[in-house]
Amino acid sequence: MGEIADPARKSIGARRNPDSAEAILEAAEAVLIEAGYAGFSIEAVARRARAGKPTIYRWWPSKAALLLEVYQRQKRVDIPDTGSLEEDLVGFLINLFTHWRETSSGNVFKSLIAEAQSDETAAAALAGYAGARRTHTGQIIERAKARGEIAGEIDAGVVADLIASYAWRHLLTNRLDEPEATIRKMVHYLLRGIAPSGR
Amino acid sequence: MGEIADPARKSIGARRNPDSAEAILEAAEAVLIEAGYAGFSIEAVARRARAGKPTIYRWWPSKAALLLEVYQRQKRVDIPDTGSLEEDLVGFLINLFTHWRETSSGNVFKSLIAEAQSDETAAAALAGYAGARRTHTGQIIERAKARGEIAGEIDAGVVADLIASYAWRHLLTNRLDEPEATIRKMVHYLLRGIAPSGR
DNA sequence: TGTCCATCGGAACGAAACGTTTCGTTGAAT
DNA sequence: ATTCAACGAAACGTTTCGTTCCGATGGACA
Repeated sequence: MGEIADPARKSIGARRNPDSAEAILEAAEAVLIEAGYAGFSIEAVARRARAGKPTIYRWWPSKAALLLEVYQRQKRVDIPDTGSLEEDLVGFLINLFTHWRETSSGNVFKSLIAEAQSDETAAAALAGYAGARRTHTGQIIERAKARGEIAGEIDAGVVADLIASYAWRHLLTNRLDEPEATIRKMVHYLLRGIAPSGR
Repeated sequence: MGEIADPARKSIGARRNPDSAEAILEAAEAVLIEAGYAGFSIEAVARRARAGKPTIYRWWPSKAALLLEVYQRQKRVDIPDTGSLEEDLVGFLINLFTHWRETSSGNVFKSLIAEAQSDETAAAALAGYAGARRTHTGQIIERAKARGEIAGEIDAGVVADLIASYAWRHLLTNRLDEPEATIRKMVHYLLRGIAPSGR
């Protein structure tokens, strides 16, 4: 199946990377959407982008690097600010689950987590990204602390870790369609505790 | 590198599977320990077990099936029963993290989760296993409910899900060495809530 | 204007693992 | 003694990997 050079192609042979990188990133996302992580290979991305494999390897040293950049290009999830910690947390999780479900972000992030279990560089990249993300979740918590909705001695990092854990597991076990009532239960338990007489 | 049949081998050619399955399962675990999930291939397991690939494929239809059986053979984690929900949960998580850290179980389970992201049968197997496991965590919660340590209307499933989420994320992000104080914080927040005046 | 030269897409490479098929051997069941 | 299922070994064709060539392209610089 020898491909003949397309005479109508945009720009080749320039000194730097023009925008073929864009085509590669878009192709990577498209492959992930259509074939999932199982079908995500460098070869498939190159075919889809009509790019050469060496071009991909020149810019992204590993599959993990490509996955990470695809994920970082995604639109961010809105962080609600309703004035109520419970509403903020429930809203954030619903926004996040919806975003993960309705865009390719969920598939991309799942793939990145899976890749991190067998690729050291992916694990490192994911750890760095998770740190930044936790700061975002931490915003909700810090705001609530400023409003006095959270006891002062609470460790925001632990709370953010718990919220992120809940989100990760639902992503990894394909339970992004959890009803709002269940999410609200979880948030409510975290806010008020599960022990009796918890106000 | 043609291997000559070992004249001292145990038993071949029987009507059913004798105990070569045992050798394969042990080899699979050894490969996972020594090479990790990245180096875990059917070929590597077959070499290590001095078994033929068809023998493996005859019994385990997929890599996921082999992983799952290796994990199910592992020793179970002790479920504490101290009479205190907080101590039970903290003890369970410490036992689980220690078990995951000091045996191959952690690596095996991580690999299974990763495999489930690209293999449908692995996802199904993992879902079934997670259901059974949640019942175990649920034991702690149900006992506490019987003692009156938990309000009657609390959804034990949601609580168990949250605990499991925390464990999964720490496994997947290589944070099984979390200090007991941090784990205790998390459990305490869940029991008493993070809102002020939570008794 | 003309010569570099980095980058491009494409083709091919060897290595590895995939899942399958074939083969001769083994030993329990009949 | 014969049958027969499972065995280990070897080879198959396929796929993906990451790398190395190649001719073509077009901006940079003299």
